[in-house]
Amino acid sequence: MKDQDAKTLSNTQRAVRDLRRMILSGELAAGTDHLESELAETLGMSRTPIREAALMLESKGLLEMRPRKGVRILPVSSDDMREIYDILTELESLAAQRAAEAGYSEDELAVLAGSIAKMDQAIEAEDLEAWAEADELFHQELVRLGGNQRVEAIVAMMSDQVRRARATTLFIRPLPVKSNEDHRVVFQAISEGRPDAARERHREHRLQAQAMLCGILEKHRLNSL
Amino acid sequence: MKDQDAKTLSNTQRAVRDLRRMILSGELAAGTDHLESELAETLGMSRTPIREAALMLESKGLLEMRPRKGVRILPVSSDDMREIYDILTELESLAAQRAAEAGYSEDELAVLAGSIAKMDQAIEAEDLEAWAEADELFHQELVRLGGNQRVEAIVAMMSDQVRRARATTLFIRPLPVKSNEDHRVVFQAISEGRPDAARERHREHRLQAQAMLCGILEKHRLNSL
DNA sequence: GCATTTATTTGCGTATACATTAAAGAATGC
DNA sequence: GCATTCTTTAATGTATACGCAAATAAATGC
Repeated sequence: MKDQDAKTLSNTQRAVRDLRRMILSGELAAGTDHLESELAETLGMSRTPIREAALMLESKGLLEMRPRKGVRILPVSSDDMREIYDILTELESLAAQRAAEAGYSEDELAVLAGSIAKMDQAIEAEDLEAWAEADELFHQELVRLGGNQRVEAIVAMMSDQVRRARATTLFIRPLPVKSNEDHRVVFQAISEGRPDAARERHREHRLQAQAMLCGILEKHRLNSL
Repeated sequence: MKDQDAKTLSNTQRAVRDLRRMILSGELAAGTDHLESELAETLGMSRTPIREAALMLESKGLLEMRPRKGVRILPVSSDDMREIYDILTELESLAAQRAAEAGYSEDELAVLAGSIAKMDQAIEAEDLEAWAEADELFHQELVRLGGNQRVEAIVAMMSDQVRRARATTLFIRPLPVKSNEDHRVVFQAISEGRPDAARERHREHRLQAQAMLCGILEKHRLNSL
């Protein structure tokens, strides 16, 4: 909505949103430098909100501010992806466990179930973009159900970085059929209230995903996305 | 050093450091509000670097910027501590596992061993402050040995918040004798290269620490530190 | 020609000014 | 006396100005 855009959001918030979008879409490519004044002109505002936005994105790990060199969009190496997946594995597994402990009703698990259904449809239609979107929803919702807001925040942060790598690997990787089975198993464990199973199944799922993704990255020498 | 202070550090960096120090020391008490202009005057600089510093500390979870209400120093509830400890448990256990896998030499483990020795001495002397400091060193070094920089960053962030709670509970809790035994066991597992043991022992250690700390907080109705 | 020093440019860090707008206080009507 | 509207205050969000230091270009000496 343009209302939200101009009225309720401050320029700083707009800058955060727009810069993030431009980074994730690749419009601001990894490894490139951009002067504060350029960005300011591009987004039609002064340097002040740009600097504030950049500061926030810096602490989220998306860019780096280097005096006189401009704002540098951080590349994500395959080593970075290893680090990130290690963290996602631990924190999402915890979330899965907690979600199972919470004993959610069928209604409360509707979004999670829905995301699995969407993934199935996407595979059926071989629509990888749709699959990736639904997969992201699954993980996001899983973490939400885990009930730890800090975990949610951290995972969201890491997901921003994963997204770029995923965009590149999506069409190289095998069709994520196995992945869907994993999700279903995790879902089962959660809805039946089996914390340990939920935790362990999700953990295995993530470890496999990591091995697959990092394997591809290294094989194709994709060392900075 | 005053040299570093005025020369090499920017005002923004000074503000980050000083505000953080003031928050952790309690000089800026949890739950209190402070106008940007007040803080600016206190630290002898203009609002600009204060705002930038506040933005960074906000993303680290130490404070919150609320329009027209000023900067609010975030209190840490016992629920917050639960969340934080859940994360620390997972990420530190991972670090312990990885450290054990890495097969570090005795030299490389010297700092870790040293921190344990310091804790023993501190208990001997019943110097709780010294114990807390050494304990923090142990956990910090453990995470460093884990070799995941993002884990390091997250744990450091969380530790900032734990520190405040610890300051209050330090003199209520039982003498941390058990805690020292735990550390030694974890250290053994790491130096002998037993990843699974390192992971599990550390995990148990953290779970107990969490139960103890949150128990105290709730018992004493310390709901915002 | 190359190295070294000196100008010059330029981007950043920070102070400051100002418009905006939420909140607090005063005033008015009932 | 209470609610409502108007006024005033004051804190923020943002633009702008400017000094300083770093990087680049120019100039000088060899």
